[in-house]
Amino acid sequence: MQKRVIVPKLDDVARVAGVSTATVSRCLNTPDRVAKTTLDKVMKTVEELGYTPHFGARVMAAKRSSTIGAIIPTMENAIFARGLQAFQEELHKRGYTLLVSSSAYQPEIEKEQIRTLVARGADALLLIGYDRDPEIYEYLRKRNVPAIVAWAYVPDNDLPSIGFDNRNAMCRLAQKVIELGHKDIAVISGVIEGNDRAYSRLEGIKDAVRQNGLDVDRLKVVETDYGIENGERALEQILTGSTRPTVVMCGNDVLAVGALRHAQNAGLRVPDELSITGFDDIELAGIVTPALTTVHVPHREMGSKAATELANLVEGITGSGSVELETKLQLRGSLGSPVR
Amino acid sequence: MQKRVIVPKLDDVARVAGVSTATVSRCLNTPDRVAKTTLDKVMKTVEELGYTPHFGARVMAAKRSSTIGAIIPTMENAIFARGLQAFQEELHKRGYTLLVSSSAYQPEIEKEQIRTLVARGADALLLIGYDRDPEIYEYLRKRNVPAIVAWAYVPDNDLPSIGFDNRNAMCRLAQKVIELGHKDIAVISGVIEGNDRAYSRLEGIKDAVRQNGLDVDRLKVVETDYGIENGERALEQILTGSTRPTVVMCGNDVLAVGALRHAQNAGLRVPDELSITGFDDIELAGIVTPALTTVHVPHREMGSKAATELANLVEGITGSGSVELETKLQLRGSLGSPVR
DNA sequence: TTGTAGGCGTTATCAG
DNA sequence: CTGATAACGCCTACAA
Repeated sequence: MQKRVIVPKLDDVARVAGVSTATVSRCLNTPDRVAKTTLDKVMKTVEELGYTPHFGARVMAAKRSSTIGAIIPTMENAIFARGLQAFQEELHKRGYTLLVSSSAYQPEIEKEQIRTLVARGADALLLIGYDRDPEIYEYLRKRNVPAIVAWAYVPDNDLPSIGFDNRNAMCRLAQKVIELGHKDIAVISGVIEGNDRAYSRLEGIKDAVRQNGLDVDRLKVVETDYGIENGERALEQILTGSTRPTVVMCGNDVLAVGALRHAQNAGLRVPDELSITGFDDIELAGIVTPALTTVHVPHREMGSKAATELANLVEGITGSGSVELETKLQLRGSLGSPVR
Repeated sequence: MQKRVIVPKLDDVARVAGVSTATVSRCLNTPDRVAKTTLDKVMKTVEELGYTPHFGARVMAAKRSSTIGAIIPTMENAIFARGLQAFQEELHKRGYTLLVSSSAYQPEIEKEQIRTLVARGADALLLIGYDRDPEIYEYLRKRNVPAIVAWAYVPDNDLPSIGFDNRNAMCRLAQKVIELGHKDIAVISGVIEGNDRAYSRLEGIKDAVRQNGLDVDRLKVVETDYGIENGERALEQILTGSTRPTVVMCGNDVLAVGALRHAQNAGLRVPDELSITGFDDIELAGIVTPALTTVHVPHREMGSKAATELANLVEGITGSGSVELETKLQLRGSLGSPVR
């Protein structure tokens, strides 16, 4: 005996409630335009039957999905978690559902994910950073899919951006580092290819170095994928060099934590023998010992502003355009003056 | 002048390639059943036109979406990140897309998310833990949506589960703690209502306490939401009590890190004056100083096994049923013998 | 305020 | 191997 599965549909609700399918549809989508008594009756049978509208059908008929997609480089560490949470909360308030997927920092995968999300009917997209194949921007324009860029502020980009000036923020931190007396600076940077945040942050450091009359060529830069272990390895590599730096500036907190761990395993006192800085101010930064000096980024604010902006774009409300958010130096124990 | 957006559809591809829509569809879905020359021709125009199939339409016609949904309690901390990443990688291999949403540990939201994912045509669902409104299980059965439970092992549940025995694992850890000589044990537990993992872990501690002839009633238990700050506050509360425990066992690593932080801020030496244990062995556990003694959970294995099982269920391959995975005590610096 | 009916883009069945 | 054509479940003018 086969047990057939019966999923109630609009017709069923209509029949049971004794109205037309159009009315049921209206009850669900534009309750205002339905007589209160009808509405009650219909909603009750919807409840009774456990009816849920079929998403695919709805998208096809309505040509919008009330869905917004986000492609983030990774879910593995906390860099994007906070912002995304706020993003999702705000979207929920506006009646949108969030679809998240991760690209593992690989441009090809990102491209694929974008297509997938668009195919699924995403009404708009949230992207991280702006450095990507121009083809993608063209694709989005052609399909008329609104999108914005977060985690970076680029006023003159194809897309509006909501974020902060990575270069300037890192420059200010480097400035501070130099003020403290550091001259031998090493950098552990994220992979720059395809990652504008990593690039800008490195440039920010160079800016500060130049402004202070130091030699950019003396900067030791190691480029590596994000990850605690990569941070460890990178510092290990740096320490094998002939002159030991007095400070290591890292492209983000995850790398910095790795560097910190390696320094401690190598028996270096932080910050006396080696100072370490990060970027992002994720929760981790305040937890390690010594706590990490880093750049604080307003994750939640960024997330919710992005959500508002995207929802507005979808609904045809004129967006407020790009928004630059403030970052703040977060000075903590991992940065000190060099001890000679 | 209005710029009309033209999204190529199957018809367009068919027309340009000079074949029927059916053939184009076949090229995309079952390339084997198409003459190679036709296939090449079609794929080329697909490429040229930048055609992407419309997901909603596809779902409606095919009655399956090759999509699997996962509802996790939170994205904010790393507890689920690893496992989910593995889950997604395995699904990808099998040709499925993952849809993630988070319930913020709220049963009502979880219920809503489940309905949403089902409405979107998810072919199957991954749920965390088994303690939820039975109505949900009935709903899934009615709609014939395969689902499994992860992060817990419960052989006799409605759904197959892939996970570990939280109770036994925590019991073993508590056993170890007691062996080291601890008698005054405090517990910082996650909120138990609606969270079977939290419940089982607490019970596991009680088991060990009883087995060793200690008094369960002497156990100080504080229940709190997950979160580092909550862990801090919980320990603060515990320390105001008349007798200070020699060890605090926490429901997970996040709480434990919070407790650790508070202990350090309060000037307590860990583990000499106070030992601390966690659960999950997230990356964070190995990073704090001292490193956290905790229970190692095979996140990635759990994720990929869950993916395999779910994909099998969707494809009608007989599932291998519930799978119990092994956990392992991860002894590190935060646990020591009580110093009197 | 409510009902009727056409169409949204694909897949799958069934002939050819 | 390929081509018509009927669903799929819902929304939305248009009409009443």
